[in-house]
Amino acid sequence: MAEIRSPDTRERILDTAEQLFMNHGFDGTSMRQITTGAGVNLAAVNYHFGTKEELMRAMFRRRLDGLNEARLQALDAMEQEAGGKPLKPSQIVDAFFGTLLRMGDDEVRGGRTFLRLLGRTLTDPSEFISTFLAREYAQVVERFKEALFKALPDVPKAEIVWRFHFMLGATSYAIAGTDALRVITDWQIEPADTEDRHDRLLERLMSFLLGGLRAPLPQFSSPAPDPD
Amino acid sequence: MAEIRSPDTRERILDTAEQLFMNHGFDGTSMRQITTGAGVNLAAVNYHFGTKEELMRAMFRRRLDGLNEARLQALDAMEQEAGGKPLKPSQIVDAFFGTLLRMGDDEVRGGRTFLRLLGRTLTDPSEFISTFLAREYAQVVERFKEALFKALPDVPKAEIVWRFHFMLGATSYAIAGTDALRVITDWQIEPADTEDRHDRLLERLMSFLLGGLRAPLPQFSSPAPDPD
DNA sequence: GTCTATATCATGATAGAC
DNA sequence: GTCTATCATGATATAGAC
Repeated sequence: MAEIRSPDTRERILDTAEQLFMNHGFDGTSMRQITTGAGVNLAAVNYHFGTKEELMRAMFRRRLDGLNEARLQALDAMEQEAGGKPLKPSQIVDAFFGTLLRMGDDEVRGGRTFLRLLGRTLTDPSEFISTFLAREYAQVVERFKEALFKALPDVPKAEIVWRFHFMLGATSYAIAGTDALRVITDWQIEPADTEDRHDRLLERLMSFLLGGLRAPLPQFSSPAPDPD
Repeated sequence: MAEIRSPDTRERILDTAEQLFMNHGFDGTSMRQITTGAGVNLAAVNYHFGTKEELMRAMFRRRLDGLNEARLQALDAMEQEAGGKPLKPSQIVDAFFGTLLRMGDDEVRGGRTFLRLLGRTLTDPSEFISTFLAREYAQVVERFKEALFKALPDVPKAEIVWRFHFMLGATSYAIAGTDALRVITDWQIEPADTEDRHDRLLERLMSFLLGGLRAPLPQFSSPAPDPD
């Protein structure tokens, strides 16, 4: 109660770390950058989190917990309403990827910064990062895979898993990139207002993902034991 | 001629760097790891390449030059054969992404290692890396964008650029991941022989990409009647 | 609870003998 | 071309004063 709360130095550290990790990656960011950026003492990170890796985990959990909960709630609500009948693929994709992208508009839950950070982190080489993310995501992904299996009974499960994988890639890239990776862009695109660009990303990405998810099955050239 | 060629210590360095950068990223790899891994002296990197960044650029150029040349040749050949008529989207996608994936089978040109490295590097946060890649890719991407514009005259150019972006993301992720990111996978997938898995990736990814590329255009603002 | 000060070590790079 | 030796810097982490 009468506990003397630090003037949220903990929160300030998390915010600054989020920014810096997004811009320079985990290995490319030093604790000195973080602490001076946050205006706190160098020792503060170790005091509050123990280690740099722990800081990183805490930073992700702060955002991911809410996100994944929201995803599951969206899925639950839809399944309840459908009452046993399989959902439409578009519903499932929206519950997973749409919920993520809409989080980019919610500044208080991380906004664009966290979106881009997440996109980049998903291909981060560090061992502990991929293990961490795999753990955090495990149950959620399992639920969504099952929903897709039901929604697309004619598509082999292996194919669905692959396509989930592809969807995740397209999405990570879309949210990570924009200005950082201008490989593609010299925007042949109308000089639209910047806010608008993000708005429309959701719809553009969704139609792409759904097109890919429901594409005709690949024809394997050699021995193709096609089930069903 | 009678030049005393070093016993390809240069090449050994490049090979080892490729491996290490793939596994630990650029910032996560030290010159000491590289040189001891290659069995050469610590000073060798600076002697042959000047700096760590230059090493990285040389390493990428070694593979990317050939890849992009092969892509352009494939496109040229197709356009020549078509004689003015627009190509099929599947041809263009195959010339760009298929050529990349098939490079994974060619051990002498980098094989899987380089594929995974490239996939990961495309989302690398370092400033100099993204600028470098953007430069390397500029002309190639321009050519392929133009080809797609011609092949899909009914699709707005902005949409095509976005979808190219999405395709690149799905591909990067597909080639980067596999064992590193096991977020999705607990392979619900048949315990297929590992070689086979890679073979089929090409066809699976292609059908996904084409499905996305040719998906119905997104409906903005209106409550979109979605096709089942 | 927070900060100063420091311990300990790894980093990228270079100079100069061979 | 290759080596040894070394530099200056910056890294994470901790001990102990306030």
